[in-house]
Amino acid sequence: MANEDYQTARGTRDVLAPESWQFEALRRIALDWARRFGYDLIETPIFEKSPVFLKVGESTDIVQHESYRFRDAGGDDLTLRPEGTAAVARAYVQHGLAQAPQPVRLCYVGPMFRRERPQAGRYRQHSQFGAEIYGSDSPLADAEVMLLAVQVVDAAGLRHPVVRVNSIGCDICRPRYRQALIDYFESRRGSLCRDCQTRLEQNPLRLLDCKIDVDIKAGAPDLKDFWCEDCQTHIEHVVDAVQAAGIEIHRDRHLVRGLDYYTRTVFEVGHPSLGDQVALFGGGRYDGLSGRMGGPSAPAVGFGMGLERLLSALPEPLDDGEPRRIYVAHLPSFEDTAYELAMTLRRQGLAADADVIGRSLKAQLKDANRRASWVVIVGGQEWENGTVSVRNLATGSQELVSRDQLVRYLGDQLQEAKE
RNA sequence: GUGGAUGUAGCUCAGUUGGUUAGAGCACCAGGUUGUGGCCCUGGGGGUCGGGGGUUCAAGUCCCCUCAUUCACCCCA
Repeated sequence: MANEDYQTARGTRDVLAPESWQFEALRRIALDWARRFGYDLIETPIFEKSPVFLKVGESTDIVQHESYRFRDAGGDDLTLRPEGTAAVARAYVQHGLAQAPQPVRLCYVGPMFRRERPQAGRYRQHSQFGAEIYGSDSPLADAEVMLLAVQVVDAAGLRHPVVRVNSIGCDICRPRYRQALIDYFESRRGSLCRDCQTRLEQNPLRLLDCKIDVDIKAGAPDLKDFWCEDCQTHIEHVVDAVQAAGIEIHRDRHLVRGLDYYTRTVFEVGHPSLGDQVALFGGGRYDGLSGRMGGPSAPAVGFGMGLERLLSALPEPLDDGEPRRIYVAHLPSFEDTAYELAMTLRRQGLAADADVIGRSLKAQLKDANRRASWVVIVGGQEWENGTVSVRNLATGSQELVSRDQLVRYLGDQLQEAKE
């Protein structure tokens, strides 16, 4: 092993080809679908002033214990973004997007940072794709972002994602429920697991997704009985709209989420290949978040999706988009000619390689065999006669092609290979 | 933050009860006659056996510490 000082930092990694290209393909799939749904791409900084994230997650582990927070040389208190929603909310306010034609649809993709113990599907730096829709309190907006997320997962090749959804109520009904929950668990405090004892203090709603105290939580008051009328009809319409699009969606009364800016709708999608407890994407409604950022209080709903997780959950590796390559090999003393021909082919839109380490023809062909589909051999008598040899590496057949017909010939070959 | 497992060439791994210059397969490079790949043959390069300390005449093999990786919990994408 090399010197430890020169290894990637814990929880981070290099992504080499072909995975790097698969990743790029996945980003493109996500962004293409987002655009088709009418979402504009927004790029926010990798780091923000710490309050941007602190404001929205006072009781969440993500911002409390897992953020990369630092002071720069000038003394500014900064944080590497742990998630996308807060930064987008900040941008919405900062750029007066409340004045733009509503609703405002935004999507983003990029790295997020959380200082957790790494494990399967969990990195300290991971990529997230996300989308947010501002300015609509309609259930159709909730459904729309879910449909987009499901569509991306499906387009990547993962069939039949199952959406789980719940409503954690609004400012009116949630406090009542929260109190009922505290009362219930308080009386059973002694039999709760240690984690749940702290949850009771910090974030009682999270008691619901404990995996240990299953029996106790089964008897807990049901949020459903506390929803106000608006919350009740809202969640029903969300479910209807998603189902109407032919997507499978289930109500899960124990689903709550870690970020504490959510209101009403929360949803999550896992996948068997990742294990039950790992989410592929998750999100919800966060009306009023922009208000807490000092701007007009707008209704909004969105999701975040883990790209590494999605990629690793795919049953088939994603097409990495590698084009058919052409290797321009040369006979002795025709090195420059080959080099120039390769450049000409590239200008014609073809993917072409030429030897740059002085290999013998034999070695060039061997090299071509692992990186290209066709070899063009230049030099010798053929070149003097205005022709080159073109060899199909898959079939082994080779023929003489006139130099001025070469681009067309290769174009036809590529076309044929595609069919 | 808690608990378990693992660390030998680029990759996947052997390495016998501690015993001479640490191995294999794959990958890589070069040859197998002058201008042709995939198969085969020959040769070659590449390892401070994660790091440090200890026990021993002798440690990749035993002990301790440390670092890293990995899995689970917590939490989350």
